[in-house]
Amino acid sequence: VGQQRAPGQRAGLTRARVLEAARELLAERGLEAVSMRGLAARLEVTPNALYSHVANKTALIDDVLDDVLAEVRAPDPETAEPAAGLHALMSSTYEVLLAHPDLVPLYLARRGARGPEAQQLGAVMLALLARVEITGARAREALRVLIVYTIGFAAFAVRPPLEIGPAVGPPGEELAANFERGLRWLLAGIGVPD
Amino acid sequence: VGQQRAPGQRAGLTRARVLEAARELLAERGLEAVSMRGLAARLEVTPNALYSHVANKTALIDDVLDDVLAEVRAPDPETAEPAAGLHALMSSTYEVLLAHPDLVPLYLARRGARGPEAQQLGAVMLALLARVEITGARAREALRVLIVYTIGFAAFAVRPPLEIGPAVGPPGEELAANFERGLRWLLAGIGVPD
DNA sequence: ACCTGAACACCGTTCAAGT
DNA sequence: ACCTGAACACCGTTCAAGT
Repeated sequence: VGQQRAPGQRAGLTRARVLEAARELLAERGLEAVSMRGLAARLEVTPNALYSHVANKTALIDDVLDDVLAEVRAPDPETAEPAAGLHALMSSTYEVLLAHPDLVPLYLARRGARGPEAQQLGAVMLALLARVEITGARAREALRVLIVYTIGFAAFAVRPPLEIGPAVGPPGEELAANFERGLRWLLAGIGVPD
Repeated sequence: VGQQRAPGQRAGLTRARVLEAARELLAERGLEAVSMRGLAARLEVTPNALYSHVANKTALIDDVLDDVLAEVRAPDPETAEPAAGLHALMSSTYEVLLAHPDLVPLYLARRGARGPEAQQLGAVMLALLARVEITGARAREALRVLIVYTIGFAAFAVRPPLEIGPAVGPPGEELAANFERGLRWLLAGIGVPD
């Protein structure tokens, strides 16, 4: 809306600026505001200008999802107690997801993220598991269970849950306690000694 | 496309026929084909005609999601062994979800279903838990953990998973085994004796 | 290389008719 | 009550320019 440039005039756009605007738009006006056209309006360019910096909307959202994971506090995989470290990492992930409720359905739909931040967290988890002799297929299984559980639970927490059967929506603290409890059961099952 | 009716002429539409067409469209051409306009085209009416039978697209999809749950084989809550019954119910749900891969992201985004079929399954789960003295808040917690876990795992299985860290996509059988294993851990943690 | 103009092929939904 | 016509306010994306 209101672009004052003639064709050929540069707007000073860059990939980083586009991603930054996407994060701001998300934080200020929610996921539905993050359209290519809405983003373009905020950057004061025409919608198609964005395609010089991102391949498409999917790629843009993928980058935003990975960026957010940088907020997760990962323990030092060399020194942390494995069970406590995994617990802390998943708890921090849970909190970060709750801080970005609009994104949770997207993490679900795409089953996580695939960028460098996600890779980094995965590496920390694998390193912690390796220190209690859990490697290979067994480690990948553990990763999968923990990630699915965490994202799934976050999805449950971000809004009034479905409540199959008769029930009232539990408060956030109760859900957080639920999350911690189930997480301990899973870690015990996986075989990480407490 | 090609409606041959003058205003006032009826098309013989009914809510049930609209839902049926939505299910067919989903099965034949996938989720993205299930738009109000695409649905109208298949029923040979104009898009707005649908609004005489469903409130909006969200309500329509909600009904489709609940309908699918009718395929889940629920055990008899009076006679089934509680742990085995819960295990069987969740496994059947997992299979039904895998049979409708396009819907899984929607179950995730809406955190389940809320219709009569979902209510029915929830009632069976609560009855099984009650038989091992798990009731009230503790039962709701168990329900939540089991449902989140099952939908989350199904989401993971429906497509090449994200694979945080270095890994190859596991085959369906391996994932199914993963699902069963994690489910047993959760049931043990919930306190349902095996 | 980076942007605009214009267009294509879609969406969900609403409002005012007609019978 | 159930449908059409027409429109509103959007989408993501592509193609052909301009500098």
